[in-house]
Amino acid sequence: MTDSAPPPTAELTQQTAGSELPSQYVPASVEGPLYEQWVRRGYFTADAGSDRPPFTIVIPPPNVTGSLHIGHAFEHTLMDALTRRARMQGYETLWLPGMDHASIAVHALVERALAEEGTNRRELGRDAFVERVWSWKEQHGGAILAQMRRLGDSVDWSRERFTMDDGLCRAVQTMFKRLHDDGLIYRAERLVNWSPVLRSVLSDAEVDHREVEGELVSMTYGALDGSGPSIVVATTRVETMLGDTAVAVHPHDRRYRELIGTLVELPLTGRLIPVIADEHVDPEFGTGAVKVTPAHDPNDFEIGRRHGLAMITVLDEDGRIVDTATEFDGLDRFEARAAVRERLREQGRIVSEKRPYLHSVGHSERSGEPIEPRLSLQWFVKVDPLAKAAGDAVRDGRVRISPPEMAARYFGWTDNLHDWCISRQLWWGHRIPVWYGPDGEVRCLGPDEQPPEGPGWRQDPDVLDTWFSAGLWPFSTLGWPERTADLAKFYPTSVLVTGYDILFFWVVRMMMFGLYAMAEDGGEADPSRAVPFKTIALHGMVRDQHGKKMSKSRGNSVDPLAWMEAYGTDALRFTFARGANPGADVPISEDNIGGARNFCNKLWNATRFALLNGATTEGELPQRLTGADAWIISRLNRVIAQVDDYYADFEFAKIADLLYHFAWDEVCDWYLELAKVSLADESTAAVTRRVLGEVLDGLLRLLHPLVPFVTESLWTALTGGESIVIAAWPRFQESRLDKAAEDEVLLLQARVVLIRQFLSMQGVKPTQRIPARFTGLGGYEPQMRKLLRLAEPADDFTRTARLELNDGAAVELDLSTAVDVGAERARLERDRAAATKELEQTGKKLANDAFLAKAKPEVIDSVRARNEAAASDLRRIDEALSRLPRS
RNA sequence: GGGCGCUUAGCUCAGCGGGAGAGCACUGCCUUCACACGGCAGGGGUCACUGGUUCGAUCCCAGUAGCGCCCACCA
Repeated sequence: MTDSAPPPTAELTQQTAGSELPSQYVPASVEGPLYEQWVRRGYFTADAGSDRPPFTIVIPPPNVTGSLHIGHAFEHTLMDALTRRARMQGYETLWLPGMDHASIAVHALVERALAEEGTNRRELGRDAFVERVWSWKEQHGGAILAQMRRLGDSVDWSRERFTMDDGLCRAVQTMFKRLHDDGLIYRAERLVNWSPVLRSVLSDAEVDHREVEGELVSMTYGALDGSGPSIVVATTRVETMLGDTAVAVHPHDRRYRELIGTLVELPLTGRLIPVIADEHVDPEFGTGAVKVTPAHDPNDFEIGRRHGLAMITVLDEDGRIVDTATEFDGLDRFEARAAVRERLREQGRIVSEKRPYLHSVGHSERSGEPIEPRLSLQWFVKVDPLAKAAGDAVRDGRVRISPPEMAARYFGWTDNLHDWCISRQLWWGHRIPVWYGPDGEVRCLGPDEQPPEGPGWRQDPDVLDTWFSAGLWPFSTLGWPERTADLAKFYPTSVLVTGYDILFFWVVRMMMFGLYAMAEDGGEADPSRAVPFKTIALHGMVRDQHGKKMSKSRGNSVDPLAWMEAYGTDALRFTFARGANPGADVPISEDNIGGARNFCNKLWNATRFALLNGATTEGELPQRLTGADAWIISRLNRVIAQVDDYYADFEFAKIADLLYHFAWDEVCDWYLELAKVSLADESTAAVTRRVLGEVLDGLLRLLHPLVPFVTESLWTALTGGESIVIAAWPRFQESRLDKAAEDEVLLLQARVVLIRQFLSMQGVKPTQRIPARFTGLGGYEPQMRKLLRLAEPADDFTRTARLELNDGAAVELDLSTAVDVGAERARLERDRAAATKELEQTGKKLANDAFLAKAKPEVIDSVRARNEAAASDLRRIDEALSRLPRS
């Protein structure tokens, strides 16, 4: 057929597979070729022109700097499962991949590289720097993309986007201009989080608060010799006293009543500053008097605004003392802290020092150093109206949050959002599309407008916060602001899958921007069309086997690729799915993955058994089935219905658990064993071969979204079909439910287990074939003999044991030795205790008039049934006990 | 300081008004013709504590203790 060697498993056919499947599943042998084949055949490529209803997911864009960590692998597993199922269900399915330009991260990375070369960005110049970043991106960026292929992500590579590509730049500029022209973006001087290392402002979200050991210094302001007013203040930031413009006390603080309104001398500077009264001051803390540095402390900034205080900046962009006209100018803030303290000490102004003093200090998330609050002119988004709309969309049900408990956390953000500082003093990112003219004129331009020409015009040097472009992701990636076919077909997206930790960073911003932008672009007629996604499915964080957060610093982080290598991608994916309870963290350990690998092997061998026994998916499944065939098809259909329900609530753990137990406990442990009997009988073999094919076909399809590789290779081998990727999702058929068949098998199972328990406790080896004679069985005798490895009674049959079974049946056994009375008594006593307890519990309820009067009828019925079953068990057990010889 | 959540078998977690469950780990027997990455059988829990509601509480309510997360603040 082909002139080159076919991939080992992708081409397996029904004719050859069964005998050629090795007895152990080797992931590497099947995973390799499949993915590229799927991509090549275009299974993942969406068609905006199709008539099928759309199903869309946009990937949370990983940083271009990043590689696949365990959290990505987890999140992608969930998204891929949803996408693959939707594809099988017949949706026009788009899972759109892409990456984020990660402004600060990349900027810092390239700056570091420059530093190693002994240069810096200023020497290089802006254009060359940006050029350098792009070439870095081309060479080293996007390592994660290849790893996504290993994971099996069924993304549409033809639509891959990057937050800095041309289309997205247009989207960013369009959005900026619209918000600006609507008055929702403004420029203002505010106290911001300043990173002296990055020389840029950071948003609140980019600041980590850490407990650090500092010092709490109390010092005297004003006259030391009683010649004038004085007051003692406490601070952890001695050096900022150079920028103090007041001392604040609580208005009701009697100690300082006389001082309010007076002026005290600020040491080292000679300035006179007022003592003011402000409610913010806690009279209980320290001396109850606070130095006020409006330009370098958020609270002091507010106090300064309330009291019209001067705001004196004493720290420059590098965090050095500046413009104080003191000896400290030019000192780094930490050097200055010590120097100022020493000078004050010499002057006898230090009243006390507490060291170490534990307090929390904001640090730059990216560069690690303490943040410097600093007065600065920046661009802001006015979030009030946007955040309100974002909150309303969830409140009125246009967007559903799963699990519902997480909505509170979402509202916590939308209801308390501060204006968002979006400018960054960096070079890598979307440059702010604002030009300043010579006579103070300011122009904000859209993407199609020409920058103003002439001397004196210059563009704002800052770039936008990375999250600005990320906020546009669900529609910028589909072509917005153009009205593209993709946008019409695939927006709003179906579901956003992301971690609860990212609600604020990303989700709220997408909601704000999506509702704002898309309401204008055709969403107005139908408000539900403007939302960026219909459902937000939140997952938790991956943790280690002790529930500890995985992190590099903790040393407990794991490379998912190593586990994929060792156990197979499907095993890792299945482990993630098994642990994915909505919104809850996911502890994961190597043991779990081994278990999942074993499960894949179980599937492998079940299919191998089926193929070796002529299982088929050809031809119609007979309408009327009997016995175990009817039972397993009935069970399959119940499982299908249940899986569909679980998917509606993103209950991946329950889906995985249900399929695991259906496959292992029901299909493998019981159905395959029962089928061995009917396969050996020519009159029943044909139907069972067909049912066997049907069950595995359905099971593999149900499992495919979670474990795509092993199911693909097994399914193509089983059915000879093109690919399970494009096979139809199983449909629940009520007509296949068969309660009677299910009850029969339940009875069979109960009887088999009873006999196994007896034999096991009698010390019968699994290899021993005990002659047995059944009475009152009413069917399934050949199956029971097979399951229990019992022999037919021969002429010399000597009954050494008789066992009463459920529902009036019995079995007589020839153990060839006397019954171990002690063991049997122990077994019966164990069962008797359980039955007695059950009888007592249910009996007590049934004797309770209040229970009979108030409990629901179906509850009473079930208790009565349990009571009767317990009574029957007890009779059987007591009968057996009474026949036991005394030992 | 505010908010949310958790406390169930050795470990990790489901269950959340009427029979205490799963995976892994553990014990015993077994290389049986799909699978030892397996089969069969088994052991193991006053469901944190104290009250309350209810015919009935692991499940609902209140309180206590411990743990975790998020946010704010810490002069």
